[in-house]
Amino acid sequence: MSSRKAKDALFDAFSSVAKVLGSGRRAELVDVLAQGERPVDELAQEIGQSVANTSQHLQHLQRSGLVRSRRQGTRIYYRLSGSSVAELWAAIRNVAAEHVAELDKLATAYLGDRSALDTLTQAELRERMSAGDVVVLDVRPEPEFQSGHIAGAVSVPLKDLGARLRNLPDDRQVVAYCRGPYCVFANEAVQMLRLEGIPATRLEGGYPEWAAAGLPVEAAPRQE
Amino acid sequence: MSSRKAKDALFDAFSSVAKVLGSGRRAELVDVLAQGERPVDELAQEIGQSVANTSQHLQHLQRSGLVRSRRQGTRIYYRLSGSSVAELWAAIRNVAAEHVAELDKLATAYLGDRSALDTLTQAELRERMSAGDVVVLDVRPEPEFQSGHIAGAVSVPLKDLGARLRNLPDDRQVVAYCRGPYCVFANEAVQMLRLEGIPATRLEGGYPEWAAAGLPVEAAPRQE
DNA sequence: GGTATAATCAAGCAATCACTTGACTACTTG
DNA sequence: CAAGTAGTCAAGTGATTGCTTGATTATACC
Repeated sequence: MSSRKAKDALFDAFSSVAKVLGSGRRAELVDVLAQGERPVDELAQEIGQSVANTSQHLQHLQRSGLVRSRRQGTRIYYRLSGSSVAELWAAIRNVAAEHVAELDKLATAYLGDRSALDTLTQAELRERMSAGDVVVLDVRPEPEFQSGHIAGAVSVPLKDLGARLRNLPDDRQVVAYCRGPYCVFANEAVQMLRLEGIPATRLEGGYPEWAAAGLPVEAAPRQE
Repeated sequence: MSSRKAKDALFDAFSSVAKVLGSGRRAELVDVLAQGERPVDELAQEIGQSVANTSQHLQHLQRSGLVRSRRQGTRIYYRLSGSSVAELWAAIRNVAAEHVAELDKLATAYLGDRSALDTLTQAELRERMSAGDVVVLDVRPEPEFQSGHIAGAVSVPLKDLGARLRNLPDDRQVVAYCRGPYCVFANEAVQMLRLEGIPATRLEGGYPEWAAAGLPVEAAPRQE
């Protein structure tokens, strides 16, 4: 009665979900896919891996149920299968931030010294936006902006920021945001802006956190 | 600037948290530890593994930051390092329930047909308890009851239930609970009680979910 | 129909993992 | 200090994993 075999099989099924996120590259994929759906070759470039390897990782994620795909012409677009996946990814980062010893060091090595960079909370940003005295920059790659962004934000991918510095309004403070708490783009944008003498801060968290909180978002209509 | 190496290292650190839960046996350990701290030999028995293997799994969990240990005499007690770990475990079960194809089949194979078994929500149980017309049975192993249980519940480990059937009050309905939504104990208890003609149901979820919701709990004082 | 592009598949290699067995260490009790 | 109990350590084995390379499939465009 209530065999150990059935119990083991059930818990193996649970752990298969964890196992698939037990690869840094697949975790990066989930982090990018939390911004919206993307085709394989773009995902490969984002995570700096070969297309073949990225494809296999994506199929692994799909077999485990975390992502789904759809074909459009020659491209295959992958997306997270639901919001619970993004919540799981957040729970993982949360545990790591609290209990993984060297995480702070690694985050600083990648993101720079975050204690020097003051951030705006979601509530603070909403207030400033309705007061109309900030300009909000979405510094993620453009496809991510297309599939969803903070309502009222302007798309200035980090790569283009240098070229577009002159066009920024200089009467309002700049707030940059990107993929989430461990995304570099916003940090580098703020640093670049400040070097130019433009007052800038970053939003705490990123687009997925904003959307999950039910705050106003908008998206370009998806072309079918 | 913003090297791929540093990024990979950061995401590898995140995925190390997921990786450690990517073993069914470690997942079982976390599920048991969510009930409270336990010594190694008891944990080994709960998950049906050798002490040596269990010890290695626990150390793996500890190196990854998910659990901590303390020595008391000859025994070493392990516990979860914080509530975020229990939340992560819940997030994993959540994703699996929503997106893993064969999960329902596996859960039914282990737990029995859950559609036949109506459950009480936390709110319903609270109401019934304050009305005083239910008796609440904690059917987990006794050490788990000791380290924390629903306020007002009675400890009747599943193993002892058969012997203690006669002593149950027959004027009130019985509600059983155990470790969580995928724990068999409560289901088997309900089944056994009904065969004896005693009206019984199980609580939706288990002790950790009750405690996480901030509902009233009590515990035997821990002997140091 | 032929060519180009996007993605998958298949084979292979080094590295890691889960579990076993048997020896060893740490603490308690007599 | 000897004996007993709880837990860890170390070595070994078969299985799985992450990534590479080169070939193959599916769709779009000329």
